[in-house]
Amino acid sequence: MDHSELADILNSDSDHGNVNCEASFLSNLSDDSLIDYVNRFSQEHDKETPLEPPKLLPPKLLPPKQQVVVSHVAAKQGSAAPSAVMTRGNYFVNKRLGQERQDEELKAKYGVRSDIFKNCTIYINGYTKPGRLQLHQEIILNGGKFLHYMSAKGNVTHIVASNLPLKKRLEFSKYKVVKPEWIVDSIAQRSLLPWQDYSIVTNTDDLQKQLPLVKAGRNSNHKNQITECTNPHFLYDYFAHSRLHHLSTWKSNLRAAFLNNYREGNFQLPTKGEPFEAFHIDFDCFFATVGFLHKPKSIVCDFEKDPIVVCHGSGNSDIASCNYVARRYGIKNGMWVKSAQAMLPRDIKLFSLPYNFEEIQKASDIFYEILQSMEWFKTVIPVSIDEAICIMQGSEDFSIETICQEIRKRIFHATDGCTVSIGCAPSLVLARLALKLAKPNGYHIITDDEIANRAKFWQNFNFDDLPGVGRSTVFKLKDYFEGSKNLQDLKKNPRFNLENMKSCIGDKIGTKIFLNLIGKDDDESTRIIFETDKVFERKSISIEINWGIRFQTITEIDNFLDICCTYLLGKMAEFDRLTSQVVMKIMKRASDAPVIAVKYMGMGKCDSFSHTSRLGMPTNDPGIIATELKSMYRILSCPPKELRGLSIQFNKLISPIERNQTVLPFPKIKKGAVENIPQILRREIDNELQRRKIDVPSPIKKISPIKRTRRDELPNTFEQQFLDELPTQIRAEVDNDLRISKKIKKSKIETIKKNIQDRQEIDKNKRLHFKGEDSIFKPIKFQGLNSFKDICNLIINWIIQTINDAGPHKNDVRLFKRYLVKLCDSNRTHLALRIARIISTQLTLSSNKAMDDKQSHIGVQEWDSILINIVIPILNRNKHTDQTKRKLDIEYDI
DNA sequence: GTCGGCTTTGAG
DNA sequence: CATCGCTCAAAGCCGAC
Repeated sequence: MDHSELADILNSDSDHGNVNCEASFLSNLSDDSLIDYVNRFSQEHDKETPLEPPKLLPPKLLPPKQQVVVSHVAAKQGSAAPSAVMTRGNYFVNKRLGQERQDEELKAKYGVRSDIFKNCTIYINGYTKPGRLQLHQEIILNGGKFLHYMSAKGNVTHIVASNLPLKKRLEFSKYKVVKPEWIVDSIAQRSLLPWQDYSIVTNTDDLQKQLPLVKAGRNSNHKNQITECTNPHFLYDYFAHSRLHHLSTWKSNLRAAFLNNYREGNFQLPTKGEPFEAFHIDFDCFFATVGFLHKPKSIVCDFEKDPIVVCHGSGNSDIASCNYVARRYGIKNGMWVKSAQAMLPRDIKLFSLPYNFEEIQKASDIFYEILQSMEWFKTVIPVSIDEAICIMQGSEDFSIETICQEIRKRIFHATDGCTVSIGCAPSLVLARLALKLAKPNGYHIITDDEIANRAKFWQNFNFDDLPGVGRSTVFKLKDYFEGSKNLQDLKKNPRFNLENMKSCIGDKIGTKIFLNLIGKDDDESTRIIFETDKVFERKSISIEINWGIRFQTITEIDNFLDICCTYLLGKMAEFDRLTSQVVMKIMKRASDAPVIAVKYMGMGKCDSFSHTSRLGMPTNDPGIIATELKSMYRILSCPPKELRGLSIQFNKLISPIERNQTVLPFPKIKKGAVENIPQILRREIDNELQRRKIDVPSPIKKISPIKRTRRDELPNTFEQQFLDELPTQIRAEVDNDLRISKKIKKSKIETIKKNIQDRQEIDKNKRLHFKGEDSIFKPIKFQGLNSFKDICNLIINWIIQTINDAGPHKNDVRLFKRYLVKLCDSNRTHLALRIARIISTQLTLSSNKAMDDKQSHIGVQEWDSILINIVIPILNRNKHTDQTKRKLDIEYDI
């Protein structure tokens, strides 16, 4: 807690009318900062910390933009841009000559300055400071070579990175990975400096510690034993085996690569408004094919004759992918192995293959390399590891058919046997449907727009073949358009029209599907073609673990939260972003679910709870975020043993530069904020606001008792509000169900009743969760008070009354100590922490006054001693994990 | 009616 | 021997003003 600013203000001693210091402090603030400052008081008030000035951002100067870079970009655009002149022909010429020619142009334009990097081939990973463009230029102009893709990483001599995510550290461990300063300094000193001095990896032991390797984490005695979630290696071990984690990471990497490539200026997005041909290309049962091509020798099976699946286990293991033989028996991806086996005749054996993520990635690299090398495509939009959409505009020398054959042939050979299928059409939706018809191992071209209206075509498809239509939407559609089995039925249904579609499944998706059914894309879908850069921009970062979560104590969970936090911060650093909103969602074992889940280490049936927290200011501080997460977990109040899943999201991402440029959060004065300002400061702030003509909203007449979701919500008020809210919630849902039921036939009423019952059941469970015997949430009384807020007020008054006197009474202190111990023992350390803050603040206030009075009261020393000798030991005694401890140390400056 | 937060949905 | 049920974004819903 930084009290120095506060001290500055208070030293002016407003009681004596000397307002100079305060006035100058306030008058130095920008409008936004002043408003923020005022609003803080309403926040602080709720937090029972009456005085704490906001942390103001230092007025950082933005680094001046490099003249060279600006002109470089301008030059590039100038030479390539005027799109009116740009023809298809020279676009491809530009693309073919590619970067090398651009580099030559660059040299010609600015002249080679030196040959410092003569023997260097340099690759830049992720976001760097200075930026990629600038580094690129400096490398080229100083005699080096620049690599755009790591696919050719065999040739790389150096990798430049500012932040290297843990995973990449391992991947790059054999390379010379340096900080960008190496380049900057080398140029400044006109010679190639030793890279070791700029190595991003400072210490290999350190690396090992930071990067829990899969092998290291495993219990080496038993090859297949899983790492338990209390093991610090659990997260990485788990992710190393999770197909869904791989899918997500691959996807985000592909998007990032696309953006990098695009921002380098290597290609342009297709022209909006012009017709296009979409090639939707997808591997056939990718995981299964790759698994088969690289299968262990011990497994002997025939891909064309035997049903084959890729999975981890035998019984309740998910099938990641199955070949087409298996599909003929009705086996589907995502099914459990057990049920797949049940679909086979007795004499047919199901073959299980292990995952091979490495080979999958290799095949995908080849896939994208081939597609990107094909000059007839304007863009290659990555959809996932095994799926891409290529866009062609204008006419080509080759027929679409020839192109399809060429793609399929080349990928098949380059991957030693992986087949892709291709769907071609002048719209995304038709390309997707064509792909379905093409599978497996084929291609299908829709040339004639008329086909969109031909009955036979639409008969081939189920509702969920349409993009954006899943389980839930299918259910709604089947319900509304009774009797419709395929898309043709739907189109022919007498109730089929735009209005009905909208009211059945919602405005957006309704309109989208209505358009799709005449073969057209909606605007939102085509954004991925024409505004790919915006669509691919990252808006959140999150982590989710819903498998293997079995904790005993809250401390174990705290440790796990630290690991998750570190993981997310690494990801945030990779994208050079700060977060100002954190969301935690937990999965808690449903009260009627067995303690041991059906699926080994699975989550089983769960109730979910979530909590959102505003951090007030964008940050990437591990202390702040980790503490917040632990606090949030306690607010969600799930007994550690009942936890089955955890998810953490960082929202409202901004870049550190943006933070300094844009307005601070809370740009308006909130209602009631001014009322919360302590009298001691009120007058000055009022004056300052008036001087600047900033509006102050009138006080709130009545405070709504319903639903507050602020971070400073206290557990017991939260609980109360939750319970208060229940009846209205149920009522609203019943109303809603009744409203829907008017639309639906009477036979559905039973289902609806069932739904209401289910929801009431969930609500009952939630009620039990907060009130039940297991709840870690029973209020702890202090001096007969239940509410933490009241207790805080009591404590504040107690301090104020005793601090300028002889200090508190011994007996009171004993009771107080007992209360704090109880709080900490019942996993409510965060509440004790708040009380500690109260004491700390009061002490600061008093000691400042005392300094002015030139006398010191015994009470101040007494309270100081209570804080240091009683409160902090109680806080620390409750085993804190490293990050929280650090936070505490910072808070108390001890 | 618009805004913003929270939940649901779908994708691979 | 189990088994690795992620992660992102859009749209809907609901309450506050």
